Amino acid sequence: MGGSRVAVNDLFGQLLQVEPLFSNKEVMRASYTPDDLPHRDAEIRGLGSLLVPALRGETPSNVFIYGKTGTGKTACVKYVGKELSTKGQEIGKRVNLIYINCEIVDTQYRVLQNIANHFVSAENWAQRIPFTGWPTDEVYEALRRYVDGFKKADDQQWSRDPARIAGEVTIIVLDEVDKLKGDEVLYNLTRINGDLQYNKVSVIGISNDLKFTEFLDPRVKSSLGEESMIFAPYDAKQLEDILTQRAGMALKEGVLQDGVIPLCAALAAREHGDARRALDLLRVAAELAERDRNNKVSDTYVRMSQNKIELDRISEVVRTLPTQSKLVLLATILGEESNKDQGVHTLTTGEVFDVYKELCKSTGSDILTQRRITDLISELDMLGIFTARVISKGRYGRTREIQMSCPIDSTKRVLEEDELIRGVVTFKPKKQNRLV
DNA sequence: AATCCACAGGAAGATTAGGATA
DNA sequence: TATCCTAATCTTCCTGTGGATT
Repeated sequence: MGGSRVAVNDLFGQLLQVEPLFSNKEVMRASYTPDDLPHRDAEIRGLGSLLVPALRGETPSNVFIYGKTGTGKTACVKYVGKELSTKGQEIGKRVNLIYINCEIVDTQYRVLQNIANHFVSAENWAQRIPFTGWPTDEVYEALRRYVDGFKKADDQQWSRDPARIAGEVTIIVLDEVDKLKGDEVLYNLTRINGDLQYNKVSVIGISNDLKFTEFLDPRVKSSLGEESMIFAPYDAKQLEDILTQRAGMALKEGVLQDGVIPLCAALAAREHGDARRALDLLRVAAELAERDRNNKVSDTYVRMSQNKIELDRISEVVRTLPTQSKLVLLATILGEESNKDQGVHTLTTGEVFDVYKELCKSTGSDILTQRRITDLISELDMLGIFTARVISKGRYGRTREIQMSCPIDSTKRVLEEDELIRGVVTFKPKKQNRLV
């Protein structure tokens, strides 16, 4: 990079000399589940009391858990699940807890396959169900047998596993259920108890979309929602406690300046009380300070952290935009720049469309209709890349007023990564002589 | 009060892409 | 491999509308 050829002696030696501020960074990541979840006692107790029947060999109700991102849903479920399994071992009741994130495993087949393979031990891994190839009902059948305590011998015969005592309970956690394609799996899983001889299954569904249940098959809705829990967002005070707890474990003593934690908490509380956001904010702030070889994390770093996180988010969104949307975005940027010369900072749909058409011509892409562009503009608005609000200019019609809401230079740089776009980032739109 | 601009945005149908299935 | 299905994308055609202007 760059033109300078100054030799760097012992690059990593130098970098290693930077005094780290972290003692254990993992603790500050969202994937970490602490042993103690502040301000979730009520939820933990509630969930616990819903699941205790498992230890008595009875079937717990299915539970549906709703709450915004970063409200501790997953952490609570994992925590309670862990406790449940430990207690189960103590008293000789086996409880299988199977966690599945439906954002990753999102089809009926793969969910069933995943659950079933939980019962396949490492030594006869060859028995596992392949990720493709079997008819779905056969996977379901295998799953049913496994859950019910059967095992498959090398000769493909099913027999009861003597190690599995009848009456064990399998709890299936489906995180982000709303991401699931189709609701057949839910129907099958909530109904599976009818097909079981010895054991029981209960399902916990987690979602951050409360409206999700509205679109479900009524039968699924009633069986999944036997019990439901709502996780309220954390307030600023609670976020502070969470941050203090984690910072104590993750950071070296005395690296945080007073007021840093309250600031992170306040900023995250403003964004619907997302604990993940608060942790990211603090972690990135500390990383930035560390990189600066500064041994104190101050408010300034929190502000920088906030900018960095937002910028990373925007870059990621822009990078993964479909080409047509990128063209619309570039048209908006170029249009806005050209308008700025004339002292106008906003654009109308029509203006964006005009520039867009020119861009299409010079890149050789298809020109979509204005109706379609209208929708693409709404999408970009929802992604927070720019704001588009409907205004009326009276005699001169009704349109949307569009204004960029993210840094133009860095956005352009991300757009340049696209081969097709690269050639036209410096494109100069024809001056519009519109009435103002 | 009536007009009319420059679109918004709904409905429905066509086209396309990806993925499963025979 | 052909073909079928589905969801996403895009088009066509459309009605609706806030408020400056007449």
